Amino acid sequence: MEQYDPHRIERKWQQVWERERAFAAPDPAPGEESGNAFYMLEMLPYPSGELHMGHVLNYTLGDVLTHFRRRTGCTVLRPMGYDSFGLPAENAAIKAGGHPREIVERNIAAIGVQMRRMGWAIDWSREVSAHEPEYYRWTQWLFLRFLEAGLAYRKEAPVNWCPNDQTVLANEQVVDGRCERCGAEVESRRLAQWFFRITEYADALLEDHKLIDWPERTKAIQRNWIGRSEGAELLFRIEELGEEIPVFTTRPDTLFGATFFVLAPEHPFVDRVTSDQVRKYARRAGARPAEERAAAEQKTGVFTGLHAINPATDERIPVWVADYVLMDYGTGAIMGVPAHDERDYAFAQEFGLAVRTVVAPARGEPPEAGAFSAHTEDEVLVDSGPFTGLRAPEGARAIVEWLSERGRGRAAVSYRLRDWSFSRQRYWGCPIPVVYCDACGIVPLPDDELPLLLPDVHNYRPKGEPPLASKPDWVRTACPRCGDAGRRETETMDTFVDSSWYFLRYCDPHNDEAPFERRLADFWMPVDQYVGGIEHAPVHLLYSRFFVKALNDFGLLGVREPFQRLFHQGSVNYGGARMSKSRGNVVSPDAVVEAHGADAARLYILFMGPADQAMEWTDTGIDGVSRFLRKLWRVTLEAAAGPAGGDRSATPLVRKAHETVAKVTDDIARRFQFNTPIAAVMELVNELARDPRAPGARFAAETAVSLVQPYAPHVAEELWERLGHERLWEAPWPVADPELLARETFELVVQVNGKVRDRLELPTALSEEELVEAAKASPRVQAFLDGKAIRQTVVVPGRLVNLVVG
RNA sequence: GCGGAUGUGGCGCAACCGGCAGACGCACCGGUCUCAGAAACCGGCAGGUGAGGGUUCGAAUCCCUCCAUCCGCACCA
Repeated sequence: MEQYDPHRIERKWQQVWERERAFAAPDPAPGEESGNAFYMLEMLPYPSGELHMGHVLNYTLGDVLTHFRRRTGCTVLRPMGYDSFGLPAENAAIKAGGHPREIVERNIAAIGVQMRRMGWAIDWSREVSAHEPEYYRWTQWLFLRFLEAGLAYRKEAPVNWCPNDQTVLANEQVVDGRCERCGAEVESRRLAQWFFRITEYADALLEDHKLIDWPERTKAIQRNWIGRSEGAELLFRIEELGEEIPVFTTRPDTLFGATFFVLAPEHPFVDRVTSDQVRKYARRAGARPAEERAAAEQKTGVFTGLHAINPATDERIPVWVADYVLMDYGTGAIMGVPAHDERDYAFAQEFGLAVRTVVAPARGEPPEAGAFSAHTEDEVLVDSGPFTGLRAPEGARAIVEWLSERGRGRAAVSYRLRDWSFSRQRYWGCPIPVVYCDACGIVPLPDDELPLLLPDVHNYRPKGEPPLASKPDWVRTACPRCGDAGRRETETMDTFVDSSWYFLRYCDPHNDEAPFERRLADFWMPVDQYVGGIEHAPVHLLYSRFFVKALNDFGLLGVREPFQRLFHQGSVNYGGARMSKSRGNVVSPDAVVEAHGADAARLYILFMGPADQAMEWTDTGIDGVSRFLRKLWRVTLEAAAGPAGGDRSATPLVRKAHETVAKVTDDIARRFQFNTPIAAVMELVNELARDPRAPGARFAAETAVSLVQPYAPHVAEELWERLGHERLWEAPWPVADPELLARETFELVVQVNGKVRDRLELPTALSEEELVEAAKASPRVQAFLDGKAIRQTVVVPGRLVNLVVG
C-alpha cells in the first residue's frame, strides 16, 4: 500500500489553495446583511524573528475555528498582517546589524513562507504591514482626527528613561524597574511627550465590559489597571500662603481624624516652598526609582514649616513632604489620617504625629486610643463634630455635602489609569504628522500631504535625541498654516498605535481614499473571535477598545467594541519550562514540519491539552499523532476500496461515526475545547481499524476525514479525494442523525449502597420500574442485598439504579 | 498582603447538569512480522482524584478549612 507522505501531500494542496485563492473573503454586496459573516482574528506577529510554537498554537486554533465556521455556513474573514514598526522590530534590526526596513521585510517574507507551510487558511489578499506607507498613511490620518478632537495632546510629563538605550520606554518595557532589554535601571525624566486622552474613556471602558464575552480574568486585569475609585476632593488652605491645595480621599468620613497633610515630592507646590532643606529632600526623593520608594521599609519625609487648615474643623495641621505620596495618583497630596490608614499610621509613628480615632464599631469595644484600626463592617463616626454618630457611609456623604455647600470640596472619582504616552525617541515608527511653528504652535499636516514618509537616516540607533532630528533638511519645513519656517516632529509613534486599528484596515485593506469604508467595517466588525496572549490585556486590548470608542464618536464606525469574544492561548512548555531562546529549550516549528509534516504539528499542538492552559511539548507525543495520521491514511485507503453507501444503516461503525460527529461539533462550537475532538476521532479510527471492510466502514472513514479536516487539512483533502469526492474545504460540516444516535440497548450500572455491583445490558425502552426489577433480579446484586430490606431506590434513567439497604 | 488560576496513574490529560474515575495519547511489558532492528499490527498495564472535614443514596465535580504550584497587582490615599 502507498505510504503516507506528508510533504508531497502538503505541497500539493497548498498550491491548490493558493491558486484558487480558496480562503479569500469576498467584499459584501451593497446592502448585504452581515448575519452569516464571521470575523476570525488572531493577534498579528511582530516580524522580529521567525515563528515559534506559541504562534503555531495561536494560528492553528484560529484555523480550526476558521474551517469549522466556513463549513457550517459562515462567510469568514480571516486576515493576517505584521506589527512591523516599533521597538521589537527595531531591536531585532539593531541586533542583526541592518536597516530595520530590510530586516523586517526579510522576516516578513520568511514568516509568510512558514505560515504557508503550515497550511493556514488565510486571506492573503488582505495582508497589511504597519511600516508600509499605504498603512501608516492612515495611522497618521487617524492621529489627526484624535488631534482635532482634543484626544491627542502634548505635555511635559515624567517618563521612563533608559540611560543605556538612550530612549523613553513604554511602561510595559520596564520590568521590575529595569529596562527589559539591557537591564539598566530606569530613570524618571521630565520630557514633553505626546499623549492620547484615554482617561476620558475610563468609565466607558469599564462600563462596556458587559457588552463583550471575555474571560473574567482579563476584564479583572483591565478593571485593576483602570483602578477607578470613588471618593472626594477636599480643599485644604495653606495658612501661611492662603492658597488651597486639593487632596483626593476615598474616606471623607475620616476627615476629623486628619492630623497632618502630605505633598508628593514632585508636587508643583513644593518648589515654591522656600526651605532649601525641603527642596533638597524632594529632589532626592523624586529621583529615587518608584520601585525603590515602594520597597522602602521606613517612611521618609520632611516638615515644611507650613500648616494646612482642615476644611471641616479649621484646625491647623503640619504640612510634610514625603515620598510615600505619589504624584501620579489623585492630586499628589493627601490628608494624613493615621488612625484609619496603615501608611499614614506608619508615617505618624516614624515622626511622632498624633493619632486620632474618628470611626469606631457601632457595637462592642472602641479601638484603642492612638492605634491603627482597620476598616470594619459596621462603623459609626465618633469625635466628628456635628457628624458624630452617623454610620460611616452616611457620614462620608454628609461631610462631602457640607463641604461642597461651602466650596471646600466635592465628590470625585480618581483613576489609576493615566493618559497613554505614545511618542518615542526612536526611529522605526510612524512619523507624527505635525509641524512646530514659532507663530502658530503645533500645526497638523493637511490630510492631502499624507503620508508623511519616514526618511532613511544614516544612524537609526538610539542616542537620546530622536534619530530623525539628525536630518536637518527633513526637519526644516514650511508651516502649513503661515508658510514661515517650521520644524517637523522628530519623535515617532509607539507601535501600539499601529495595532490599535489594524483589524479595521483588514476590512478594506486597499482603500486609498480612507483608512476603511464604514460600510465594510460595519459589515465585518466587531471581530467575532479574537485569539491572543493574555499579556496584552492591559495594553493592546485596552488601547484598541479606546480607539474603537473614539472612532465611533468620530462617526467613522458603527461599533463600540472591537473584539466580541476573546480567547487566550496557553504557553507551550518544553522540559518543564516555557520555551524561550534564553533557556535554550525551543522546539522549532520548521524542524517539526520537516520531521512530521504540518498536519502532525497542527494536530499535536492542539492535542496536548486544553488550549487556554500551559501545556507540555514532548518529542514522543508528536510521534503519537504522526502514528495516528499514518493509521488514518492506511485505514481510510482500505475502507475506500470497500463498497460505498450503507451510511443510513445502523451498523456499529455508522452509529459510532454519528456519535463522533455530535461530540466533535459540540466540543468545538459550544465547549470551545480543541483537544477532545482529536481524541474522539482517534476512537472512531481505532474502531474502524479493527475491520476496515466492515459494513459502514467507508462512511466511518469519510466521517473521520471530514471531522479531522480543520486540524489536518492536507491529509484530509488528499484522502477525501481518494474517497471519490472533492473540495472538502468547502464541503458542509457533517450533521449527526438523531435517529442513529439513539441506542437500542444501554449498559445499566447497578449500585448497592452507592457501590457498583453489576452492569446489565438492557433495552433503552424499559421503564424505571422495569429497570429496578432487572437490577433486583441480578444474582450478583442479590448477593449484596442478602435478604435485607431496600430502604431507598434511586433511578437515573439511561444510566444507573442504586439500591439502598438497611 | 490582595486578586485569579491549577492540583486526577510513571507522564500529557478525559470524565459537560452530582451518577461506571482514567477516554485519547505517551512511556512501559508481552506477542506477530523480521537475519536483526525500525515501522506496523495484536494484546497487556496502573491507581481512586493535593490533605482534612461536611452535604448527599451517591462527590474529581457542591460547601468549609488547609497545603502546594503558577500568574497578575501591590505605599493607588
